[in-house]
Amino acid sequence: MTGDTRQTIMDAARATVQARGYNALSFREIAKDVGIKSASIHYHFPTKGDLGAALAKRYTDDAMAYFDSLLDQDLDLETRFARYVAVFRAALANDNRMCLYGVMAAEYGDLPDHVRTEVDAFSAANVGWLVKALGPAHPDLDDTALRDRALAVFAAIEGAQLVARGRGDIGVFDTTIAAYRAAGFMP
Amino acid sequence: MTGDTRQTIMDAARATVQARGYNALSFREIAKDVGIKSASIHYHFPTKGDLGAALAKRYTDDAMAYFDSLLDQDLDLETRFARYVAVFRAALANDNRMCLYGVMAAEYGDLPDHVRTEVDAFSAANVGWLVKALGPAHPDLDDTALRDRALAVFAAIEGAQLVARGRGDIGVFDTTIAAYRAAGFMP
DNA sequence: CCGTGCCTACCTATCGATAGGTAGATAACT
DNA sequence: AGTTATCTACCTATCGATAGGTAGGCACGG
Repeated sequence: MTGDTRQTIMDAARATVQARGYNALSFREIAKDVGIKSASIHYHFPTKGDLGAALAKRYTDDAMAYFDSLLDQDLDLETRFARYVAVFRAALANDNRMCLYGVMAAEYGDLPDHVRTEVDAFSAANVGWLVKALGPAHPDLDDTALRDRALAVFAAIEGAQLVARGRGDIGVFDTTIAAYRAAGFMP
Repeated sequence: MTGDTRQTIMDAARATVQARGYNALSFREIAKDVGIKSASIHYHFPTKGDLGAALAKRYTDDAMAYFDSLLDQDLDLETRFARYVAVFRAALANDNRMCLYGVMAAEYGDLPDHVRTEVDAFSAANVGWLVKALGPAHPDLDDTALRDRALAVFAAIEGAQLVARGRGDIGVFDTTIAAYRAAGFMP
């Protein structure tokens, strides 16, 4: 069962960060959730920063594995994009939680350096993916314009999530995404 | 000098929240910034929640006073909208800080109820303003569609801010807003 | 097949720092 | 004298982190 506890710790930590932020994350609370003592968490993650960075990295890796699978499948643009958006929607559906990235970006000023690096990596990976996913639909845009567009789409989705959370209403996310689409800004 | 300290406390608190979040806000740190003792803050704001709520309310009031003045002035749509966006940009320009609303929305799960109420009020006020500001340019949209559009524009701006902050690069905000405009999503 | 040594994965107990909050004295102004 | 605004001094709760210990498993030489 080795490696199991480490993953369980990360599961609990991720849930807390998504619900209440990195600053609200405490070793004692994780310990209670996992069923071990807080000191034991330091065995797996020497510092809180190490835990945060590992959390963000696994989050990015998992998301990108799924997103890349969407590129491999033979899907039309709309379906592929809808599944991408659904990932961000799912966080809200899970008890008004937010994407780990969004939470950490908001708390950026309080993050240790190596956590920041992993946070940056998530947005870069998403923009890279969106360039690939949206590219074929925008033959009119050059590389730079396409990249800017991808960044803007990512930002708009994060914003929809942020505002929906601030209202505690997932319907706000849906109507916002729908409004983006109605304006022709997204597929 | 009455009322002065109260405002000074709020100024310091706002700066900290915008930089590092509501959870990172501590009475001792505010006290040091202001030049009084932490106990004295409780005289003006009995609890941290009271301070947070007052902070959010003043933030909304100040912003709306300025935004409404933009409606009173005889400005064309683009100029008015550009000045609106500039307010959100200014937070980033001020040492990579974020709009108070964005930070608090991200920490929603940890906010006392009366703080949440004030956070909700900010987004509602902004959507209301955007409906008025964008309305004339969208005679094609009915009331509901216009409201959804206003909400989406607000969310997109907040998202641009969030992502720019996560990169620690105000240029990301500018290119994102430019991409929104290039896509015809904003004036 | 048995002991020695090392490793993993936890434990208890405690550290200093800091959190929000309170009681009561004090000084100044009205 | 009463109100306002601030102070000193303290409380309890919790934070991340560390020290030191231990039970169980695996590897290896004799």
